[in-house]
Amino acid sequence: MEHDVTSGTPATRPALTRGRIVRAAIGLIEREGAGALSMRRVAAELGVAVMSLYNHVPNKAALLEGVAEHVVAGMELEDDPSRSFADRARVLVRAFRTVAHEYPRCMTIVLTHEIDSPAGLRPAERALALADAAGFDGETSVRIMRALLAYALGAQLRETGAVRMLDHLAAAPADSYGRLDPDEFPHVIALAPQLARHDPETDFEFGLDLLIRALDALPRAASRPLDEDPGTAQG
Amino acid sequence: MEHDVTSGTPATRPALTRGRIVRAAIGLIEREGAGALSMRRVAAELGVAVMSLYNHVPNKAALLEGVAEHVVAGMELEDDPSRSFADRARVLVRAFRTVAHEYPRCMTIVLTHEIDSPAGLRPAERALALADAAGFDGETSVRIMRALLAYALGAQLRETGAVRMLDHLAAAPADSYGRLDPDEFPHVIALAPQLARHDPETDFEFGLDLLIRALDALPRAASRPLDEDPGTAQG
DNA sequence: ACCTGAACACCGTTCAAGT
DNA sequence: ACCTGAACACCGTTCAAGT
Repeated sequence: MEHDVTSGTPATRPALTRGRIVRAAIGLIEREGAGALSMRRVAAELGVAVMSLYNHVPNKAALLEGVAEHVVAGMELEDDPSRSFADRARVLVRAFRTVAHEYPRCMTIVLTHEIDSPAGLRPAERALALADAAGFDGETSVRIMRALLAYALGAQLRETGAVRMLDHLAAAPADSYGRLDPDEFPHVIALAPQLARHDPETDFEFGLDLLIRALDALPRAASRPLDEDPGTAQG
Repeated sequence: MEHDVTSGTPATRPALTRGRIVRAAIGLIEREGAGALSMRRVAAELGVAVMSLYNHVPNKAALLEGVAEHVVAGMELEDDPSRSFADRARVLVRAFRTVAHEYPRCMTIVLTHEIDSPAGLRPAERALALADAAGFDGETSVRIMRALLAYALGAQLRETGAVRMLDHLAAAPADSYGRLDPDEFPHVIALAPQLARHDPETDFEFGLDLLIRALDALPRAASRPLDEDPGTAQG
């Protein structure tokens, strides 16, 4: 019901918004890489002057935090309380991995920026809830959450290619290995075929299994739900 | 034995060198943070024109790789073959942690750049050697190395503060928790004291112990040294 | 309240010129 | 072979002006 909408041109553009800006940034990163992200490029993407962005985002750092937050908020945190602690923990850590596959080129930003919103706390809450329900005390629950988080982050860092350090030479043909001193790198050379093989899924699950099996073997009190109040109904 | 050295002034400056450039960059990063690093600042640091740097380093990305390489090359890889696999693996992973403490503000760069030199392969060689000596097959040895690497990277990422995501709100005073919905974050709120406590060393060792204990429990062939040649003397 | 252009103080890097 | 200044095409962000 606005005047001047009769023409076939793009017409009234949706209002500029923090959300639109963040999504434009994410799109740009996924399309052209994190290096291509600039306030000016994002503004151009939205058909708007650079300085307009600053009405919704205080600066570039905040925009990057917005990107990280949006990606993490996209984690699908389904949970089946009837399953074992090990299974539930596995599902939780895999949720991070799934979102990482969805936004591969945003991952470096996600991994290197703090997230100041409750969205970032949701996975932590879930991990703590699992550990608590499994009978671990508070201090141990926090440590379990941090260990799982560390592995999830590190595995992603290794796979993203941002860091293929220490074993990425393996991807090169045998030629490269000819340059390596066989006295210094006998195992790297001997295991070149295995190092060259890229099966990130299996690699990821191997380490996750190690962690979770060790967690399962940890001493703990009997399983119990969070202090439940019989007088309270739950949805 | 050069002329013109009689004055007290700095006299003949040491030749510009890739090594000197990299070390200047590292110093700058540790002093002022990774954000302060620029080719121009590094040049100023060395009392040299910006473009002089390009005679020794092709571009900024290469300089960052040089920084990562130099830091990782600083890992002290001592090893005692008479100790158990678990002990030796622990020592190896801790070596990365030690270097991370030495160059805290360089860590984000180390974690996000590939390392193209043999220096970056040395820790991998060591890890593979340990796993091999412990009787794991080649494929498993590679996976073990990757799992340990993922944990080392991730734990560092979590601690560096580059990513305190998911639990960093805990560091804020109780005030912040007042803002959190108690229905959505019961465990985060209940465990606020434990989350606020920062004991990175214990956190790190907790997760490392989980991994290594699980590795120790893995089935493997009997321990054996790398194909040793009785005819060869060793230093 | 939101948008904008011009301007400022920076970037990395190319090029042509020097020794 | 190494150094250098000037210049180019970018940055993020401040400011003052518009609506």
